[in-house]
Amino acid sequence: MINMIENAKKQAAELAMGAYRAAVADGTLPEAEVKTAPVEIPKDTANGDFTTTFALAASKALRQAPRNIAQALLDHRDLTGSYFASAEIAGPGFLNFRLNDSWYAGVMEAVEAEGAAYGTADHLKGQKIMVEFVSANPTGPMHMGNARGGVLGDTLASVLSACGADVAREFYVNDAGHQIDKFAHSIEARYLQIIRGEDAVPFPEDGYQGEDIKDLARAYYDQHGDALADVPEAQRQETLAQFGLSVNLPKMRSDLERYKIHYDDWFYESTLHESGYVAETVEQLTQRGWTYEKDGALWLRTADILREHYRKQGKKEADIEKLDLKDDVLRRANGFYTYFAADIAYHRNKFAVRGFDRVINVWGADHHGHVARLKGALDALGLDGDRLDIVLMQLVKLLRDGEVVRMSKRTGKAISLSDLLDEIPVDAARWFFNAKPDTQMEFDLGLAVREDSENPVYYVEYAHARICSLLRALEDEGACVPAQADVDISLLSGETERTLIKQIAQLDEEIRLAARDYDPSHINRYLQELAACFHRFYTPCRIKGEEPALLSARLKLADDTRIVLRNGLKLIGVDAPEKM
RNA sequence: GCGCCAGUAGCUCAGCUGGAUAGAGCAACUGCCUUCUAAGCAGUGGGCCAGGGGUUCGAGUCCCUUCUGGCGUACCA
Repeated sequence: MINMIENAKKQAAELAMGAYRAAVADGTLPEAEVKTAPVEIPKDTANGDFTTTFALAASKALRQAPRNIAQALLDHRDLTGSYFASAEIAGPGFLNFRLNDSWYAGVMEAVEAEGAAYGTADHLKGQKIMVEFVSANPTGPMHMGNARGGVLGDTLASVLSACGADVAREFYVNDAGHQIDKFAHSIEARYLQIIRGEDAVPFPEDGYQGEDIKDLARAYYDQHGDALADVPEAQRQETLAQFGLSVNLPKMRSDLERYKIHYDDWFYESTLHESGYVAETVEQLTQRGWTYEKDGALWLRTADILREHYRKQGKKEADIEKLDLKDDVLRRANGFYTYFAADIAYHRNKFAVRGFDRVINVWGADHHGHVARLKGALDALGLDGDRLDIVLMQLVKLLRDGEVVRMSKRTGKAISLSDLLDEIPVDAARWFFNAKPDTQMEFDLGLAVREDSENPVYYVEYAHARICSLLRALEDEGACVPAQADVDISLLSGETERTLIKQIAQLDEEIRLAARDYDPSHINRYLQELAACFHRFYTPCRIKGEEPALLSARLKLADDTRIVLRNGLKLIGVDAPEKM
């Protein structure tokens, strides 16, 4: 909650504006429409800790050279009682501020006061947000794309939660529709092959080829023998499909738990069909005039909906025509609803029934064609489609010894999520997959299996373990972490200490950015940098054996770092080991 | 064809929505442990930010355009 970066930025902006008003008051600068002073953190600390580009930005409005304006601000500044020790002009007209001890002490006080909650914020307070992710087909094992989506969704949820939102994690179980039929047919064929012989029963051409299907058929046969050999086909398929799901879903759940992912809800697609909610949703669309019948099927006027949408966005009519928009089938000629119809109903449920303010779905990039249509359908229902955000995640390219490994389920040779976790530590997988969603990722199994210092996760974990080890060693000598009130902050005025404290102060900002961009990899980079700052501090700055006051101050800083490392690692679901 | 995403060091990527000399990690080389974990630290080299135009005090970042790669354009999910 305490955000010292924000506090300092705000103060720098106020100081600049105050100086500007004072300069106007005595006629040094002309009066003009000037909003606020933009404050940034310079890349190079040689340019101060904070800087304002006020003079550059206001140059035009004030009709003066930026450096003159900056000079006037400098002449009218008043830093007393602020977080800043000094201000100076540099470059084309930057006004650079340098922090004083009170700010650094403030950061450490915040860590002490907030502990495990340090880094959290409340700017999303009151918002009810759902993150739906993985939602893999329950017809087979989860693949590498699910591995990536799982980490992404889970971390995203954590990050949004840290911003104060009321977050729910959801898995959508596609236990209805075409792929379940295919699933049923596939198990049925394997089952009958066991009873009648492999050559006596043809396997469906588009069936699931994987070994897992054979295993399901075998498992059913082992438990129930040929009980289903002579029952009607529909009943046999239904029974086998349900059996398959009853095996696969708990397996998915346990694989995900092993991956440290816990859902608040597992939502079954079948419930939407059974309750008539899909039919009702389609009926609503019809009543609103968005559907028509053709060739025995019921169609949604997707093209019209999107055309309208793009017009509102101000897209050019010619460009809209080029889009080649097509309508979608909601109900097939055979009377069954399409996946799209169910998906519309599902999302209507999220907003209209369960009252989420915002819904985030993590999808594979191969579904991107679906995004605009689903949002459009929600608009057509009178629900605001813009409250639905789709995070499109580029698929993972799996490599082994530099060779591309096909991930197709149909070959039965794909590396599944549980295979992956058998090969590499969960923490390494979580760290690795917590990457920016919209870039393609190459996952080299040979490299990922390696458990050495090349892996950045160990670098960060090592920093944490190192601090814990230090704390233990000092505890044995009777030295314990002091209260911040007893720390002499002036003893921490070296470059490495100050850089470390500034990095500690940065956590809330990184969480905010991760939540804003839907890019949790901000946290990885942050932690890596924080660990680096700590190692750079720790190497030259001895703690054990120093004068009591110095030992105490450095020990406190190390302990603060430990807390922040732990908080950050928790967000991405990686352990903070006390020993390595 | 049309659409979505990407193109920054040899490789993997940052670059805080327009700011100062474009940064990390890996890989390569050189130093640093009788004292708190060397899974660490310090240092060296490496760039037409895919190309071309534009917008302005100022562009890797915004606009237009060309090129390259991935994905999509189903009565599949």
